[in-house]
Amino acid sequence: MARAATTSDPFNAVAEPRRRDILNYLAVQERAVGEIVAGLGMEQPSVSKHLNVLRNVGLVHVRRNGRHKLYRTNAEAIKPMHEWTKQFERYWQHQLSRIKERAESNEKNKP
Amino acid sequence: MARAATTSDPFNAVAEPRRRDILNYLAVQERAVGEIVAGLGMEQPSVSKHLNVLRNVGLVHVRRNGRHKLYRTNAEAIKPMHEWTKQFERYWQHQLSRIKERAESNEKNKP
DNA sequence: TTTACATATTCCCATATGGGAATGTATTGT
DNA sequence: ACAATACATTCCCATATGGGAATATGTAAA
Repeated sequence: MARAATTSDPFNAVAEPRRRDILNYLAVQERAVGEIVAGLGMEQPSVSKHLNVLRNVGLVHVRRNGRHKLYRTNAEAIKPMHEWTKQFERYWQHQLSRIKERAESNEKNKP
Repeated sequence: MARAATTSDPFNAVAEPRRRDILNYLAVQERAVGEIVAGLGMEQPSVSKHLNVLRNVGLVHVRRNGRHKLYRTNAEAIKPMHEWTKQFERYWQHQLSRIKERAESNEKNKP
């Protein structure tokens, strides 16, 4: 095998830079596929494929409008990742305070 | 090609579930490879490979101690991912408030 | 219904991965 | 120096991906 299917794991879906670009682009407002293609300068089939992956993991929602399909980022689906990274917040704060202490200590020992 | 090398992208490195497990495990305190193997029930070569990936993107630090190598999560390196997901916070808050409004509206219109 | 437009899907291919097994390397103890 | 311990690396292989090109599908306009 080779890693959990990108289709079932949000972390994996977001591992692709282009998909993060798309999520950023669609967070502000819904957009048609063609707008994404033009806005991000990607090939249409490529955009459709990425959108398909994002939709499968629930990172985007779609609705049809005439012959256009409007996609939009589903922020809710990003929350779990935010929570996961948040777990480490206390640790980098520790590291920062340690760095700060060292800086202050150096300040006091100035010649 | 096929996606940005896991070696150069933290998002990609973290896309692997086992590596997230390792990061969680090493966040609390540094551990020797053998401890990770025993603690997470993985094969030793597998652990070494994952640690190698994590080290390449700066997600873990290592230091030698006799014939052991002690690894530790570098929380700082997770911060960028936290920041990225945080961008969407305002959006899911909007969604929540909309859901709340709808719920309250339904409450008022109760038969 | 015929045509044009907007997306989605399929094919083909190069490549990045991860796991398992076996092997190599470094460091300490006797 | 030799054996033992703790990791790291290499080989081989099945498989997931992503991009490009071509094609299929769906929907609205003429």
